Amino acid sequence: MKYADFLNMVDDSTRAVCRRVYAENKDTIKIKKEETAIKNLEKILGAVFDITYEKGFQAMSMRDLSRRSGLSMGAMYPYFRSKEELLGIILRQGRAMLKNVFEKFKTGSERPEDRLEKVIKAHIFLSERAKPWFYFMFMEAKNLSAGERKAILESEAYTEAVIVEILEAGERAGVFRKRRHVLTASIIKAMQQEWYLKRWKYARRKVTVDEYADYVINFVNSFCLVQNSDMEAN
Amino acid sequence: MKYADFLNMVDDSTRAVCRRVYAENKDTIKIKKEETAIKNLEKILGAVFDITYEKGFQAMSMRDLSRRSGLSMGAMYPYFRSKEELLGIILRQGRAMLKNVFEKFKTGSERPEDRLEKVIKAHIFLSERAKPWFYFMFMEAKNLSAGERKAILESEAYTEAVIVEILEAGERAGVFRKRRHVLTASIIKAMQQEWYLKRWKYARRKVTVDEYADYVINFVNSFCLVQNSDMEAN
DNA sequence: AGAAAAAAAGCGAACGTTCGTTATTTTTTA
DNA sequence: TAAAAAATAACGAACGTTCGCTTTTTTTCT
Repeated sequence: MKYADFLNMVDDSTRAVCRRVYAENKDTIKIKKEETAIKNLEKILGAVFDITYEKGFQAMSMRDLSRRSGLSMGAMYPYFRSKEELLGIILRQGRAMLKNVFEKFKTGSERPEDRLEKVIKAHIFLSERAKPWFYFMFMEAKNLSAGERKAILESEAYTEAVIVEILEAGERAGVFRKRRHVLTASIIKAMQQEWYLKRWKYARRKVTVDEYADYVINFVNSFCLVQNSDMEAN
Repeated sequence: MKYADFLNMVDDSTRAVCRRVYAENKDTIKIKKEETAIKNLEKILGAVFDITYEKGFQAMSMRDLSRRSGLSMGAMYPYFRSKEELLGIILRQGRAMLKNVFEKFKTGSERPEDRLEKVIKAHIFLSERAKPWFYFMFMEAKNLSAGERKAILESEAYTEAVIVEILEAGERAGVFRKRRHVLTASIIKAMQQEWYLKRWKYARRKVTVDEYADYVINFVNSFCLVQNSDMEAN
């Protein structure tokens, strides 16, 4: 699977995402005209990501956001009741995006090693596609209340659990080595996160997301796949 | 190398670190009595790490810090001129700690694979020993001015460059495979960071730092070491 | 089709609160 | 007793949010 293939499989344009934000926050968003609301949500979210990438959510003031989005202070508040609620909306939407894509890619009846590759790559590609969302979710989760933070942790645990399940199935099928799969899954998660947490590094090195994803798969397979020498020893 | 061995090699008790902070910030710290200053620095830094772990540096108020450290508002300011300077002191000291340990462990004339293991483990063990520092450095670097942020990026680039150098030397010696060593170094960095960024996960699973470090080495060696099957093909 | 009225969207000043910091006073230490 | 350390109150600035007013858009009426 290449990034271009992935892009053909998911509907995740910024507009589509904002449409979903609008649909799912009807009780919060006080704007009647859907197209106006969506256009302004794009401005707001874009500005949030720009500012927070540079200085973080807490350091971002509503005046910063107003200036950057081009909406006045009063024009923003029909979209969310408070700065804190804005945070919640973004994080919930980000999580839903990740979950939807993951659900789409985690199933399939092909071989374990292909499933593993597909799941790892889907995450990397989605994080490429929605970089600001992923970066924001990682760096700003600490601003949540304890209850909502728990949901974030569960989200990470869930994606790791799927990888563990694939590794276990592959071990039973004789494809993957016996390892501490829970640790392997965590390390894979770290490899995936490296891509979107260190965007500047890969941009500077002119490494494409396909190159990175293939490299990660190669790395993981070296460790996980049963080698010929293993089989010969048996 | 085990974590216990590592601990015997570095002087990094909290007191020793605070003594270095005091020594290196003589023009900022207005307290004459060294032992008093060091004791209070321990309180301040401990409180900073507690609070920022939970809510981040920007969300931490000086009143939070005062309450948590047990020092009054006025009693804190002889230690730093402003909140921003406090940030700078911590990040600089953290960087110096990392650099000192790294310098101690990166040299040696043993085989490339042993050097690689030593360097990777030293970083993981130091991050275990000084978890709050590492977590803080990662999460709060964005609060720095552009110039200081550059120093952080250079610090990460430097440690990766050492790993690249080891991998290249190992390749020349026929020990390591030909790979994109720059990407390998970055992925190793991600594995190291996983340990201290996700402290809750490993604590919950009762994974020791020695177990984690060995697992990472095994993972990396699977990918990097020339295998028997490679040599037989040649 | 155009005007007027109503609804929706947007603006910006002001509110009450909290912030980082300082100056002065008080307390502790030697 | 003097110096050092600590405490406290207050300052000016900035914050998140609200509210009344203004502008724009849509609907209704002729």
